[in-house]
Amino acid sequence: MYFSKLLIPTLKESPADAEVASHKLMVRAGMIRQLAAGIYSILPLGLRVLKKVEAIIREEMDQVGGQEVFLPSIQPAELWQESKRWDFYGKELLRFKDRHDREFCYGPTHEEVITDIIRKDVKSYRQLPLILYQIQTKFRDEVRPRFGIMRGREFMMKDAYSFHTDEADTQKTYAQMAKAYANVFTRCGLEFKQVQADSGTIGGSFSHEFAVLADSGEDEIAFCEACGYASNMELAESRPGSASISTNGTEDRKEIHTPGKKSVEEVAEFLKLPREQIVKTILLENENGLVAGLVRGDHEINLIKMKNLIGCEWLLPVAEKTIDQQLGLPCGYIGPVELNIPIYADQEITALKNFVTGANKADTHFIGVQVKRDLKVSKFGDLRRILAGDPCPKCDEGKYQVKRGIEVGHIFILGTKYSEAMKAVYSDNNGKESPMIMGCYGIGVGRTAAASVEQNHDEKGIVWPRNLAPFEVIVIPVNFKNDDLKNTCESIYTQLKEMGVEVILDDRQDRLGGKLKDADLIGIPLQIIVGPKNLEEGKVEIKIRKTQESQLHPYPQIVNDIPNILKDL
RNA sequence: CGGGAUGUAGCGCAGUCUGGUAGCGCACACGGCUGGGGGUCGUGUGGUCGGAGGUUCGAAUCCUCUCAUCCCGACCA
Repeated sequence: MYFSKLLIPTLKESPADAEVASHKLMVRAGMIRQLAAGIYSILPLGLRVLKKVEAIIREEMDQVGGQEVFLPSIQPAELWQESKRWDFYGKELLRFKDRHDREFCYGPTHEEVITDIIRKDVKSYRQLPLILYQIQTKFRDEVRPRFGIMRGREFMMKDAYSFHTDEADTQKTYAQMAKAYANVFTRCGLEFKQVQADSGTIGGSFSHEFAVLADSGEDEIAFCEACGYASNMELAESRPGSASISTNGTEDRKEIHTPGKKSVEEVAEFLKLPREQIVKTILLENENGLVAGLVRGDHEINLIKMKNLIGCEWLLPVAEKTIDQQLGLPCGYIGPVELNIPIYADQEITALKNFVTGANKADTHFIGVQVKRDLKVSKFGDLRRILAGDPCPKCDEGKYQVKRGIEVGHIFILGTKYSEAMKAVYSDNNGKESPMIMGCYGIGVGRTAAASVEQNHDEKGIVWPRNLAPFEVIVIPVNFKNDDLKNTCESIYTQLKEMGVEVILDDRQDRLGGKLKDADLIGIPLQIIVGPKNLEEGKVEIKIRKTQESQLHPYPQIVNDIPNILKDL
């Protein structure tokens, strides 16, 4: 391609509304343009990158036996009502009516559609297992989209679904998918971790995320370097201490006046006690009403863990106003003693003796509280957020590290959640019908590209790994008016093209400086700079984008070596 | 959905406090001098100042409403 013929509107300045590197750089490099909040147009250079990601995904999906399909983006409400997600999915599901007043949504994901296809056309165990995938535009009406195509409302996603007769076969495919995902992200030049994750609104029993490590990531990843255990912070297990339900303590429970001391810090300081001697009581609400969560004063509660411990549909903090006004409980002095709602407590509480809690009375706390004697706990469990430096729950040597990550892929074992709700059943060799067991597997295509930019950029611009680069080589004449240079460049360009190298020729009339700035900005791995002085000596300059290393090589011999040089990029 | 901010030329911004009929840099078009790391001189094009209403002789500027976008939080494969 000739640079002057392509729409590559590069910018010198970053757009004012861009915050993270990938967003700024992809806009500056003329790859994306915003149309509305979280909705982006992909320009030619950007599309070339996305197509590279897609091609890698297709190869890896086909490798594990995936079959590509293309499902509708607009889906009828009835399907979503069948799976119960029409009510459950909330405002993120973009809904609208057609001219006949029938309700539809723009698909945020495709479990319903794919399950509908399979239930109609697959009846026998002989037809299973099946893996189907598609690469398609999704729409999720997120409250707050941000960071360019990293977290758009409309975005390109690869979603795959597998159908099985038994759990073991599902596990096998799940493991193969995990390997395929690792291959995809490795080929995209990303440093990532496969982490244990919560399954969220998709549902199901078992899931892992693929997280690209980057400071701009929105997820927190906890991992142990010693044994390799890695988890989303949402789920990261804490290692139980020397937990044993404390016997009746040595002290009696006593009220104590703590005027104006609400936070754990304030109470600890006031009573001259360590924070771990205080128990925090957090009020929460779920579909069955109010519940309380207890954690040690130096710990933070983890709502996902708590939701999973209770086994409820949803769990949200109760607003301070509601606590004060509707419950008549004084915020800051709430405690578990004689609190008549279900109480769930972190396992660490069981080891405490003579601790402090709120007394459900303004300006008052209890001291000398004992678990066994004073509390009615519905269930103990792992409820706290882990902290960096905490001991690893899986091995004896390791300690947790916490880093930020971008979730580029997520795999789930769904079980029979959708097949039961939507009656996707098969007959086994005895003619008996059972619901199929399902798995689902997603990759954010645009997000993967953006994550790659987050990991591969410098102050000059993007540094694409070769496998994602929109072009592998850019040929830059110092001056395109000079016929000699022009002919040489065109000859290099043509030869490389014939060798199967993806090459672009910067035929613009601009000065050299501008062309080099653009080449660095858009991140093409290899630059060939052709100038009159070097050419007189039979040489051209080869510059590596990543290292900025530049070397003179004999021309025309060097042209045949380009594929070799590219191998290392 | 709570808190904060911003909307002026394609992009980045000044002007708003103190009302007087719109400006800078880049980009773009044409021409000159240039030509190895965003060069230089000149001449141009382009804006109903996010929108609606109001106050005023007069509104980018003051008031009211509204829309959009961004940030923090909550939420979220």
